[in-house]
Amino acid sequence: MPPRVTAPEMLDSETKAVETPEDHADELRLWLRLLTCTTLIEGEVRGRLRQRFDVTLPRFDLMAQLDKAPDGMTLSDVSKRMMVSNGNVTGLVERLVESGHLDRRTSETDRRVQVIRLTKLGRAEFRKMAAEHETWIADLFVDLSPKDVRELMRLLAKTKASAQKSAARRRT
Amino acid sequence: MPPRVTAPEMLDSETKAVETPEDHADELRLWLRLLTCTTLIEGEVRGRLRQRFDVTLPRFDLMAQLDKAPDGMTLSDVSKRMMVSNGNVTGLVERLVESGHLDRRTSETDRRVQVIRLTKLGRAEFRKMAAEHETWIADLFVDLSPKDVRELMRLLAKTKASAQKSAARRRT
DNA sequence: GCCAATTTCTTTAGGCTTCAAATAATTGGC
DNA sequence: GCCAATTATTTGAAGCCTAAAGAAATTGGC
Repeated sequence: MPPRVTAPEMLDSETKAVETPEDHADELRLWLRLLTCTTLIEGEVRGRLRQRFDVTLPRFDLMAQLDKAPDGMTLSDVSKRMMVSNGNVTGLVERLVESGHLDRRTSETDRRVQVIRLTKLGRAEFRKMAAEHETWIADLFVDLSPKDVRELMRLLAKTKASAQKSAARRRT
Repeated sequence: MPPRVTAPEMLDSETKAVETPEDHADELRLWLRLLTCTTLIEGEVRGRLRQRFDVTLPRFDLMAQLDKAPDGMTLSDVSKRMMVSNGNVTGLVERLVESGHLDRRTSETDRRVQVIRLTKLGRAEFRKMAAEHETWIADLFVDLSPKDVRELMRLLAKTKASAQKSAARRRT
């Protein structure tokens, strides 16, 4: 069987773009593999969080954002950082305020804005979870060499940039 | 400021494992980057699917699985492949049968088993969506060279294997 | 054949998530 | 100061998702 070649570039009598149905199977496979990896790890982390601490992954993620911001964040900030919708954050925050992990107050300078931050309880519980969480992640990636890790970081940064550009193109 | 060094290995008078709080910050950063990439691309694909075809990503994913299995799949198969819970599949399938995209019948040899497959309509619609979907993915990854793609594939395969081993260890 | 264990699927309760529409507050141009 | 546009958040409807419990069917050891 002769090796498959990519479709030859066609010359077009008009100036309009050439429509060669290109083969994007590799990119598709890459995307599926990326998704599989993430789903796998995410599911594992989710399961461990709930088993060990009876907490959901979204709650943990939200607390992680707030732990990095001692002065608090607005809901919009959180929404952008977590890449989830505003309405989603509203609900999440509500439940975490309810359970005493979050403090929420209206900004004094702009009454549209809600500033949330971790309570003492919230911070303490998060720190405990985060320490263990870090060991889980380390274990999940344990077979990667430091070089693998660096290489992946680099390639994923490139991927992120590419995807962001593509997304921006669409929004134009 | 002197460069930070990793914690020195401590000698322990007992034979028990040395408890050096190791630094796993790199793995953590890698995980966050992986998650960001996936979330970014997934959100983009979700948005385009709904804009162009008014279909959700989970539905598209389910149809993609079935497109590869002309003889149909059982719900359990689907659940494993998609890495989602059984109950989730039950609901998804219900809605897709309702909309005429899926055909569902009880296996003749094992009456516990439900076999689902794409209807003619389902297959036709999926094929149309899939063709466009592939171009979106290609565009999202467009800044990666073929070598980058190969490298990422390799490293993600390694990552997947590592995570699966880790998950298996936990279940022991 | 019997029945305990297993497998397949559904159901339920609760939470997560999105999108779109609505509400409320601020800002900027005039 | 007024008001249109913008920004921040909430609400509501629909769907997605999980974990756990339950129902139905099959299997395997005896």
